[in-house]
Order: sequence, then C-alpha cells, then structure tokens
Amino acid sequence: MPQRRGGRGRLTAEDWAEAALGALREGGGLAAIAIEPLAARMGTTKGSFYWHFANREALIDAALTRWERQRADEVAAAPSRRREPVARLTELLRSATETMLNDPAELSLYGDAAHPRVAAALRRVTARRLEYLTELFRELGLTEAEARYRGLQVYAGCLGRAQLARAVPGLLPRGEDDRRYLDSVLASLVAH
Amino acid sequence: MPQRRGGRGRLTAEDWAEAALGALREGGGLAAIAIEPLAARMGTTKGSFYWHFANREALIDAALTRWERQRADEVAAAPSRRREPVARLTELLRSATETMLNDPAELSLYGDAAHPRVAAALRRVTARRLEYLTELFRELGLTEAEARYRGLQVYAGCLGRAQLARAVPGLLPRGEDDRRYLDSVLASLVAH
DNA sequence: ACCTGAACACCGTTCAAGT
DNA sequence: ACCTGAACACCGTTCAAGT
Repeated sequence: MPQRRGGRGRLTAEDWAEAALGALREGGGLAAIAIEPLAARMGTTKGSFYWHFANREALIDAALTRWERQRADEVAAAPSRRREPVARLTELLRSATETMLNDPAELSLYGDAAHPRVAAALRRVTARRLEYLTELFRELGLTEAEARYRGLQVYAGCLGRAQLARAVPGLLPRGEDDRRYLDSVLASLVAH
Repeated sequence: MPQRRGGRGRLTAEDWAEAALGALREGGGLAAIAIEPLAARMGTTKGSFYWHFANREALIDAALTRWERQRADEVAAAPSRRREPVARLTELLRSATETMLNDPAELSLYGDAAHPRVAAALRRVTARRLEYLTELFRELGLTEAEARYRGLQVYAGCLGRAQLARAVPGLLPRGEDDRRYLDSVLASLVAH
C-alpha cells in the first residue's frame, strides 16, 4: 500500500492515480480524468503533474489499474461457494446490478471502450465474472456449452439492466415489482 | 426533408446537424460532436457555425433529434406482426444485437447518459421497443406483468450482449456457437 | 443573410527556472 | 527531487468586420 499525504505536502504518483480513480468513479468516463481540474482540486499546478507522469495516458493507465484491482477483490467477496447453487444464483441476481450501479466507473467505461486500455480492463474483469457464473451452472448439472450460454445470458442481462437503470431512470420495476421480475428471470434460467 | 448542398455553397443548419449525426455514428459519443473539426471537414470556419446555432448544445440537440427519428423508423421495420409470435421472437433475438451494433451511436450514447437530452432520447427509444416486446409476450399468452418482465429480460439481454460485443470483442460466441447460444436463450424464454 | 478572422477561455503539453 | 509559471496548440465561444 503506497503512502499518501493527506496534507498540503508534496504529492506522489499514487496521490494522482487515486484522484484520477476518484474522478472516474464520479461517472463521465475517461473525460473526467482531466489534469488541470484535478490539479486545482489537489491544490497544485498541472505542471507538477508532469513530474510524476509522462502524460494523461499514463494517468489513465494508473487509474484503470487501480480500478481493475478493486474489481478483482470484489469477486473474492462473491456468494460463498459452500451454499447451494440456486441460492447463490438468486443472491447473485439480486446483487449484481446493484454492484454495477454502485460503481459508476464501470458503466461509463463502456462508453470509452474504443480506448484499448479500457477494453483490456473490461475484458479481464468480465472474463473473471463469467468464469464464476459458468461454474455455477456447471454445478447445476448443465453441460459445458449450456453452462457457458447460461452464464453469458445472466451476465448480459445484468449488464443491460444496470445500463438501463443508469441511463433511463424510472423505466425499470422497483421494490416488490423488481423482486417479482428477478423471480421471473430466475425461473426462466433454471427451467429445463 | 430539408435541402442539402453537396457542393461548396453556403451551408444550412441541416448540413451541420447531418454532419454532427455522422460524427455521432462514428462512435465516441457526444465528444465526437466537436465544432472545429466538423468545420474543417465541411470546408468552413467554426465562426460560421455560430450563425446557424446558438452553441454546441443546440447542435447536439439537433443531432439527437435526427438520431431518434431514425430509430423510430426502425421499429416500423420490426418483424411483421402477422407472423407467429415465437417466430418473431426468434427473428428478433437474431437481429436485435446486430441492429444495435450497426449503430455505434446508440451504444456510445449510454456513456453520455448523464446528459439530460441523451437520457430523454434513450428513454423514448427504449420505451417504444419495450412496448413491442411486451406485446409479443402478451400474444404468447403471458399475463400483463409476466409479459413486461419477459420483455424487459429480452431487452436487457440484447443490450448487454451488444455492449459486450462492442467493448470486449472476442468474448462472445460466434457463428454456429452463437446460434446455439440464441437457441438456448430462446428456450429459456418460452419454457413451459 | 451568411461568412471570415481575430480574440479570449480552457485544458494538454513542454520546459526553463526556481526551491 | 519536486514544483511553479510561462508558453504554445486545440477547441468552444464571441464579435466586429466583410460580402
């Protein structure tokens, strides 16, 4: 864990990376990583930034590396592998969209997918989660291919739902209606 | 239909709006609507832009209006209502993701959903498509609530799949594998 | 009526000069 | 070793001046 200076003292590259990740988390995608506004917020000059980083791309790279590391930690906190698969799937359906919405960085990064570094980060994070989902459906007794299909279906559904919730507020069911929606989705997924 | 001047003559507001829509379609979201680069491409100066529009926001507004109009036309071209619902659902699953991918504007606009005008356009386009899907499941005999749930499930799934295809190329099944994936999804949607 | 060109603000980038 | 401040390029915006 790198040391940070909370006070007015000199800054480290980690301070800049942390600030950039914070800007990313406020939504708005890569455009939110802007050197001059960050410098102003940190009480320094943009000139000082270029001592720690070659350019804005390097700062974006550092912010994405941190973001990806945190998303990896989140998989470790996924529903325990000791519980029954259907119960884990239920829990996952209820929490997945919320997890994505709690991190505005991820959803807005899809808008910057043309950036190779963003695409690579999304690819790794997605692959890790898909692997978890596929394993879950394997445990439910599906064949390898069917488990992959179901995992992908769940993931695409959660991602689409999160994108809709963020972009088109008020469109998705809420409260009790939302719980019935998830029950309906769950029933379709475990029907044979 | 407004008249356009292909040649070097004077420009109209419609010429600017069309150029802005073109930039939007090349992906990159609202950031692609940049006055100076557009002016350069159109062989004029950015000063001339401000005769036709109050500011960049007004140009964004005009481009989104045009985009939304075209997406409305697309619903009219949806699978014929005369065919059997299951056949239409099959066709729709096969074409929906492709339709979204053929219009990079839409997918990248999700990254700009914080812009109120973008959110409004996405909301209207989404609501129209959801209505079509819900009607389809009503015809399949589902209750009103179940038809809404299934429509939403299909839409979220297609949107998520399109976002994944665009952002994480190579992750989704292709060719015969993709057809089997869609068959698997279809089966889950019309089960029992 | 429509356009040009110069001006200014903002942000990315460079760099000479400071401590 | 780390930072400031001035300089320049780029794009949004304004506007006086042209045709």
